[in-house]
Parts: sequence; structure tokens; C-alpha cells
Amino acid sequence: MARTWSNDPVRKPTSDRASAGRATIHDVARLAEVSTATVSRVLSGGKPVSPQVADRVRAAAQEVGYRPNPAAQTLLRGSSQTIGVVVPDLGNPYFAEILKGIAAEAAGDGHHTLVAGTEEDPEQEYRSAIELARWVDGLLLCAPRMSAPQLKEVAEASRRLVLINRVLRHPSVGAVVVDYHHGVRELCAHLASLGHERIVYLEGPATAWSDQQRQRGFRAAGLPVTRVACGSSLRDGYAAVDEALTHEPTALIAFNDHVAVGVLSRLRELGVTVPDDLSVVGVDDAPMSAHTDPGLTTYAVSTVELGRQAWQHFSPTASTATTHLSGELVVRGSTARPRRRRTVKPSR
Amino acid sequence: MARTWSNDPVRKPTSDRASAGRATIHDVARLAEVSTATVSRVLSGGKPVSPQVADRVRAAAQEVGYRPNPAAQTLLRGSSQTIGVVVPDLGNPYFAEILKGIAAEAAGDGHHTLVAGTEEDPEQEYRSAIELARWVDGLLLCAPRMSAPQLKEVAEASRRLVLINRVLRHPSVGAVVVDYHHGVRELCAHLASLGHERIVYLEGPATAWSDQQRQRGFRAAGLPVTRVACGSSLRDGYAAVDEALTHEPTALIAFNDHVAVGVLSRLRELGVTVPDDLSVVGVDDAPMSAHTDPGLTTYAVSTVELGRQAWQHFSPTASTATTHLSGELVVRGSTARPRRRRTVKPSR
DNA sequence: CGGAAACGGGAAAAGGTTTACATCACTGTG
DNA sequence: CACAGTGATGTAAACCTTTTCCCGTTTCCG
Repeated sequence: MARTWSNDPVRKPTSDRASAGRATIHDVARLAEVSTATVSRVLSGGKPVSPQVADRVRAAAQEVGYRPNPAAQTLLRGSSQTIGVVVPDLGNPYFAEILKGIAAEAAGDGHHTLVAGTEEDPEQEYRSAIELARWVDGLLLCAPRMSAPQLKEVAEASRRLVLINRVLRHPSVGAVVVDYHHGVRELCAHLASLGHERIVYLEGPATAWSDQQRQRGFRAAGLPVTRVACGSSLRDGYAAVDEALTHEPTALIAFNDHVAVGVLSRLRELGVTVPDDLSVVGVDDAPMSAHTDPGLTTYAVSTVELGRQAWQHFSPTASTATTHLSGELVVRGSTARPRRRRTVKPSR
Repeated sequence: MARTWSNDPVRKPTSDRASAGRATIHDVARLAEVSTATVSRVLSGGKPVSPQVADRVRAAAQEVGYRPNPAAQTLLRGSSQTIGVVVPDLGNPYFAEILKGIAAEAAGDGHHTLVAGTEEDPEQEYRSAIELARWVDGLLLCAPRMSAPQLKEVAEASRRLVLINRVLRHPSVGAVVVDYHHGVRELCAHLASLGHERIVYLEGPATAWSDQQRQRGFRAAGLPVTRVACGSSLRDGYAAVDEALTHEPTALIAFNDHVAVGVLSRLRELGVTVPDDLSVVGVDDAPMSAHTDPGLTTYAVSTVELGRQAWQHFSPTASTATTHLSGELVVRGSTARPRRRRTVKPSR
């Protein structure tokens, strides 16, 4: 870098400690022969400055490559123009979609996005949330697994808290939730209309609020549903199939579409034909769900809309009420009438 | 909020401007009856402090719920303990995996992760990178699509720059790249050994360096490969199939596994059987690739390792050399001998 | 023509933390 | 007993920017 420094014996014009020679507002002010206040006025805009001075300042800023120090701005303004997003698993495409949506919305309004994945660990989730809370203007927790008291603590610690797929009775917390209760009833109604009676549900993570909503939905649907512990990932679905089959179901409801994809894969290995031998449904309508073989019947909810709604909740004027988002049943090839007789080895 | 303030004419005990009543180090110091320096020493650790004082300070900090202001720390230290990650598409599971890996590594070393998705737009990518550069201690660009001059600018603007799947001749830039040149040669060798001769390659984004590497690999492999414009997403793959088929290939190489999944889906619709009518291969070994029907033959490279290596490059002592990561061929069910019998055996 | 409003621009404070330096008491040694 | 060394703590500067207050000049209006 061609920075020529006059060997000023009195006082260094800029410090070169941490910022390693980055130009500061003082450098610009000196070069443009104005005060730092004027530089700020020109660059931040809005304030009255004479055109000649403004040009001089802009030229000087350009010349030294000046960019304001965000930490200093944050310190003064008390806002970092940043939101924090905490998700149980960054590798899960569902959360990735939500992250994509919210980050795009935030960027559109000039905000940055700080993320943390928690590997499905409630304690780590809590720590990350508390840590991030101090940094950001608002915090978004996706499907948090932590306890309600911890969640309250996070609410206290953060300027603004928004939840996705979790509710909390607290005055300053917004939430946007998918109506899984409705979703599960839709799926059950669909399966019932096809004549299914022996249904297995592959459960999600035990601490997931959204899993509890599904379970409530089953009770409301009035169908006898056998529960099998599973999880939320593709691998979990793959692994849970064998136990699920011991219950001799005619239909299988997966916690979400990724689980369902794992299920389809394992069923194929076992020679169980979907939907002839067994119907399979998922939840969430992941991008790949339209491309599996057969296509996955599922309950579709727009992650884009989820992100948009969540962002709305960060607006200072937003209500703290819970926004309910309902999706719709999407019927694809993975569901059909059950066979009369129990599954025998398929022979096509 | 029920904030009751005595109308203190002398001096406000804490400011309530930006931080909205958050306790500062001064509050702690006053309560513990020590100087702010001592508070800092106690809480940051390392410095000698008498046990009684330390206890008093910790108790005071606890009482007022003190947490240091990160912006102030950043300003002073010149480091935000944060890295920035820019990816073309946050919704793409491949980048989501990488993000997950790097965020976990960073968090393990007490660093935060700032993300930006760029919707595959090189200009937005450039702006995001420049913007983030000012915030973070290090910047990670995943498969950047921007031009080399722009990339150089970003390199100048950032304290530390690391690239994934892109190289740049520049003294202070680290990179970790997958050896796609090797990858496609492996895939081609596999296909050649099965007897394929008419191969179509579904191209990735035009500005992607990694696509160019693949193309170079094809030339090195010495197989005639017809190129068809496609993209990097599942949808792109789905849409490109029809044109690809006009070339009557016996094998199809997709830019990556997501494209390949879209391809499989469309082929199924068209009644083309994989691998009997057509062999399909992908690149990257996405999590779902083992679960498609048939399983996808691909070139596997560990995203976990990718993230780990990238993080290594942020260490102050790291070399700026390019780290090459090679994967390995994974043969699954999507490749087989072409159906049509060859009349002429290739002579060497 | 006098006074007030409008405007352009400078000085300085504020924002919260860390750390170099200064201070002070005390201990061990020559 | 004096002095050097050490350990504990306070003081104040520095990090960089924005914004409030203020002053001097010009312009406008009665």
C-alpha cells in the first residue's frame, strides 16, 4: 500500500494498532481540510453542507479508501444493524431455507445476519442465544429446544426476541408458528379417506414444541396412531423404519420430509413398495419432496413466507402476538389405498 | 417498561440512550467500590487481583446482570471475534453443509459467524463481501462468482481472506479447493470402463471457477463430452434434461448431486430408466445421494473437512498456499453399461 | 437599515471497554 | 535500616464515530 507518511514528530496522524493502517474519519478530515463533523455530515447525508465542501470530502474519502468503523458506529448508535439467528442444525435444509429467507429480508433492509448452529443441544442453544443477544438488535430462535425458563432469560437479555415454531407467554416476544395441529389433521383426514387404520408416527426431537403440536393433532384427529422414536434427519428416518414396521402399519407419518426421504430409501432396500405396500407422508414440503420416487405427500408451508413474517416481527411497531401460518395438503404419489391383506413380500 | 427514575439533578447513574438501561462496567465498579480497571481485570482474568475484591466484583456483576458491550470491546481490541461467510445460495444444501462446518469450527474457538447469501448474483456478492470485510476478522468466500479484479479488491479490504473452490494469485489470500479436475477424470474413467462414449455434461454457473475445473478435467480425460447449459440447483437439473436428451447420450454428468437429483426426477417422468437406458453421475456426494433411487454414483468430498481446512487458514500463522482436497469415486446404482451393444471394440 | 432567522461548519462530549502507566503498601535482603 | 522488588489498585488515555451545542456569516423581511 502506498501510504506515504510524513514523519510527523509531534503526533501520529492515525494509530496503526489494531486497525492496521485503516483510514479513519480524521484522515479524511485532514485531507479535505474540514472537521470530522463535516465529514460525517457529508457521508451520512441529510445534513446541510455546501456542495464544494461535500465534493472535497467525498474526493478525500475516496482517495484514502475510507470506510466507517462499524464498531464505533455501533457503540455510538446503540444498534449494530444486525440480527442473530439460532437454529438447531445448520445442515438441515429446512432451517437452511428459513435462514436464507430471513437473511435475504434482513439484507434488504440493510441488516446483517449472525448465525449459530447448536447441534440440537439445548444447553449450547441457550449459551449461543445469550451470547448473541448482546450483539444484535434482534434475535430469532428457530424451533428452540431449550426450557421455558431459559427462554424467558433469553427474552430478558435480548432487545427483541422472535421465535419460530415455539410459543412463550411473555410480553415482548413475537412468534410465528406453523399450524402443525392443522397439518396433522389434514394428513390424517387424507389417510383416513383412503382407508388407513394402522398408522405409525415417527416422532421428532423430544423437546421440540412442533412435535408436541403434531401429537396434539393426532389426538384431535381421533385416529389411533402408534408412536416410534425417531428424530429430524434423513438418517434418523432411515434408522427408524425397521422398528416402525414391527407395528405392521399401513401408513407412516414422518416428522418431516427429510425423515420421510430416509424412510423411502430404507423401504426400498427392504423391498417394501410405496405406496402399494405402505403409504408414507411427510411434513414441510422440502424442495426435494417433489423429486423423490414416488413423490411425497406432505403438508406444505412456505419457508419464504415464514422468513418474511419473522422479519416483520422485528419492526419496532410489530405486535408481539403470535402469527399462525397454515399450509396445505399436497398429495403426491406416496399415498394410496392400503392393500386388503397384510404386506407379503412384493412380487410386482 | 416500569422504569422509575428519581429526578437526579446531579448526574444520571447510567445512560439510557442506546443500550436501554443495560448495566455498564461503571455500574459494576461503583457497586463493588472499585475502579473500572479492576472490574475488567477480574472479568477478563489473567491479571493479579486479590480474592476478596474479585469476589466482590463478581457478585456486583452478577447482581446488575452485567455483560460487556461487544461493540466497545471490538472498538478497542480491533477484533470482533467474528468471521464472515459469503455463499452464492444459502438454500443449497452443499453450502449449508459448509456453513455448518465452518460455523462449528469458529464457535469452538469463540468466534461468531456472519453470513450473507447472494442469490448467485456476482455484484451482490461483491457488495456483501466488501461490507462484511469491515466488520470481521476474516472473510470466507464460498465459490465466489465475482471477477478477479473485484476479488482482489475484496482481498485488499479484508484483514484476512480465504476462498473455497476458487483460486487467486494474491499474496495474502488462502484457499482450499476440491480437486474437481481429478474428480471428473475419475468419473470419466469409470464411465469409460463401462463402455460409455456419448456423454453429456450439464454445466454449472458460467462464472463458477469449479465449473471450469471440471471442464478442464474433461479435456484431460480425452472423452468427447457435449456441454449443455444448466445451473447448480435441483430445479436447474430438472429443466435441463430435455435438451440433454436431444444429444442421445448414454451417460450424463451433472454439475453436482442436486442437479443430478433433479435429473433423476425428470427422467423418471419421461420413462427413461436409470441406469439401464442412461447412466447418471453427480459430484460432491450430498447427504441425499445415498438415498435416491437408484443411488447416485458421485465424487465424494467431505464438507466437514472442507470447513475444517478453511478454518485452519484463518489462523494467523497459516500459510496462504492453496490447500487441495481430493475426494474419491463412490459407485452406486446410477451407473451401468450402456444398453446398446457396441459393435466395435475400442482399440488402443 | 436593524434585527432575526437560516445556514455552514467547528469544537467537544459521549458511547463502554481495555491497558499502559502511576501509585502505594509491603516484604525480603544486603 | 534503606532499598529494590512485587503485588494490588487507581487514573486516564485511546479506540472511532456521531451529534449536540455553539459561533460567525449571510440573507431576508419589516
